[in-house]
Amino acid sequence: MREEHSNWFSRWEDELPSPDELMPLSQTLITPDLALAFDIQNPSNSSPPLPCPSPPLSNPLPGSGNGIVPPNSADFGDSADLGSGAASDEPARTLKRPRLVWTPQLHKRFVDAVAHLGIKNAVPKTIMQLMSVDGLTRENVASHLQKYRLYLKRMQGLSGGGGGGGAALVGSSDPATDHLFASSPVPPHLLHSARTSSDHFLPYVPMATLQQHHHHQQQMAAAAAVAGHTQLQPPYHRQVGHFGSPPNGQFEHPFLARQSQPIHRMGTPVHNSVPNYIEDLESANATGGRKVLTLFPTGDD
DNA sequence: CAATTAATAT
DNA sequence: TATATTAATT
Repeated sequence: MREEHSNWFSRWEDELPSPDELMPLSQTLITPDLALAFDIQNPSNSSPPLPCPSPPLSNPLPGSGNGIVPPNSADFGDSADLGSGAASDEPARTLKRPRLVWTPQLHKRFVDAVAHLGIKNAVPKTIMQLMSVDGLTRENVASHLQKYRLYLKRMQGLSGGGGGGGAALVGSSDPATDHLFASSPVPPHLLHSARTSSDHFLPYVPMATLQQHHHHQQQMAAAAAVAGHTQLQPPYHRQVGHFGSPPNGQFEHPFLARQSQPIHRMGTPVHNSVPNYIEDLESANATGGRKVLTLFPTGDD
């Protein structure tokens, strides 16, 4: 049992993927014209974000060894038709994004964002913005949030206050959902109801009124990566050589996520040191042929 | 319009 | 199965 509950917040940043964990791959998966269509540019961006809440979080990113790397220089000169022919045809419209795979890392990010926002501000749009993960849509977050809330409810009912590890308890847990959710500690604040008035000090200043604007570009970035196919299984790549993830004998195709963030700075302009997030596309599983978009290396905590 | 939720679809 | 999508409601 761990008791790190007392100050999980001092660790949360530590647990963020370090730069060396991420793979700075840059690969052009998209055809030039397609890229232009989506306004996809080279990842020269720095790392935006994740505004830190009030507590002075230091940022000891252990990024010492940066070893891995690079970019495969090998460009596959477009293996040509990436698709059954459609890639460079129609606009981003009607393109279907692959299903998002919620890896433990990605979920961690999600939980951290929710935790730092507080129950009151943890709504899909805000969470999505805080996560700053390219390719993530509000709907992705909303869908996941719905499930996550159900998970929390179940836990509140069964956990007698110990809340130690926050692991899944036997009984009425759905093995399916619990497995993912259990991989990341549940911050105490998320448990139990939210206070309407005096909440504990969870001093995150709400960002100024959010404006709604159309965003299509970012979604398209991911979509573009898989450039419209409906039934083909384009050769994508999975990077990581981590253990735990069985090496797929499949072809892979790394794609660097773009982190453009159209949103303005939020209330607290603290230092930012969030590493870039990588988008990883993974080929369909043998179970069908579904295309899946994975943002993040699949490793577990 | 955004959020929430239940139901449904893939 | 896990996630997406839809519809009804706030």
